[in-house]
Amino acid sequence: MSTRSSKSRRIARRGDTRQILIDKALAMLDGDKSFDGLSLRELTREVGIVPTGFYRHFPDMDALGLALVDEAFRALRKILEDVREDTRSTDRLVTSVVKSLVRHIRANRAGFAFIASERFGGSAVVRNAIRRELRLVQTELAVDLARLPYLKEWNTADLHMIASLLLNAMVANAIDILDVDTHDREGEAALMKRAEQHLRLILLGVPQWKTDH
Amino acid sequence: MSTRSSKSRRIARRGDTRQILIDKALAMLDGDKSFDGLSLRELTREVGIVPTGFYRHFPDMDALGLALVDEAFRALRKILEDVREDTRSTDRLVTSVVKSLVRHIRANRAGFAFIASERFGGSAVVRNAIRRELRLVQTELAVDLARLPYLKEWNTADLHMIASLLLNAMVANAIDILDVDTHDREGEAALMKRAEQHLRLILLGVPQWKTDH
DNA sequence: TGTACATCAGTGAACGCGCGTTCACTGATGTAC
DNA sequence: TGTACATCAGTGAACGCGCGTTCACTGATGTAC
Repeated sequence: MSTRSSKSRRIARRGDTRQILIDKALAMLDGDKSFDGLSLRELTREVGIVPTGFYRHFPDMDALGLALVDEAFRALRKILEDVREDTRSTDRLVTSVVKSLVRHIRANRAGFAFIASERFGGSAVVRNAIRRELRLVQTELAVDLARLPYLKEWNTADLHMIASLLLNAMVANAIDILDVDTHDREGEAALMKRAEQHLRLILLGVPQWKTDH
Repeated sequence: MSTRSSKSRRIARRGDTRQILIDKALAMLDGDKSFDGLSLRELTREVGIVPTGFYRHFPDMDALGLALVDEAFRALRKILEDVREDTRSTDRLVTSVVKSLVRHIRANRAGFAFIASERFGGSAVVRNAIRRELRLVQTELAVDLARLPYLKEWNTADLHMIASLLLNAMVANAIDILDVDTHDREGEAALMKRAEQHLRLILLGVPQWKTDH
């Protein structure tokens, strides 16, 4: 007993366990469990430390929840960065956005699943943190849109309106893609196509838009 | 003690308690609680029966969850029915859809909140039931769309595509409206306006759409 | 209409269990000199 | 490079609590005759 515990302590470098707690928690939430239903004991058991060890890294489960939000949004923001650097035509841009979306979803399943499910989840602390972050992302997207040639003349309110529509559509599609079996490439391809079509249909309406309806 | 209990038994007519359990559960889930985190004892305490009384009405919490899904979708379907009966022009239709949406949200807050949060929630049974229902609603919507004059020529795949985009957009907006303070009529009006704009923008793209991209 | 009986809906004691959190502790790792 | 010491990360016993579920029960309500 004491041998095993001293061994595991030797293996983990300082500061590692915090990240392991975050990663394991996200992995556990990717299945049939909500953050509200995840217990401290369950998590520490999985990580391989004693329940009280948790308190060395977080004051309580809410603090862990906030760390999970941070972690998850780091991945989501990378999609925006990818797209920002892409300066090709609208048509190519749409394909690029969806490809980037799928790539990041694959690389970061758990993070996206966490955002999706806890956005309306049971913990007020986590829920509010996620909403705040999503609002920030929406604003960033509106700023990016303002740079597109055929959106230069749009006012801020309209830009936010279209940003929220695009974001909502992409979040909904991301969730559906998350949900399809990992090995079902055909199903995934169908959903990617649909996501592209959604974006394209929205963008078709843009040139027709007249403000202040 | 026995007086009080026999009295409450006299007040409730046969079959009433089942509905009370459903209503109270939805009400409790409207706040800071997920279905995963709702305990049988908590619920029965609120309803005013002893924990074991629960089993007179449901075999377990999963069965209650399915009853909640049923209850919640009854309200959502009413929106579709409302809109179906509305044969006015597109422009009026959009306003009518959003008004109907807001009316039903107001009348059925808890049901909508339940669908929104448990769609990606912790209970697999509830989650799958909600997804099945949403897929049915999407199909119903696609059938309705097929009847619109300028969509007569569309193929089924494209109709489903647009139905899912419309449904996703409306669900996202409904959730945002749910979330605004009940007495904040100004905030609610702003979100209603945005929901209308979303619908309008999507419908602007429809006549430009060319299939098989 | 009255009576006998079945069914239904609620009771309350009891169980074993997993939970979050406290506490004083230990020993390995990192740092200052 | 060696030593003394602080810090850090993990331990394990203990607590009181709320949980889901079992069981045998009670008495009010509904039904058949």
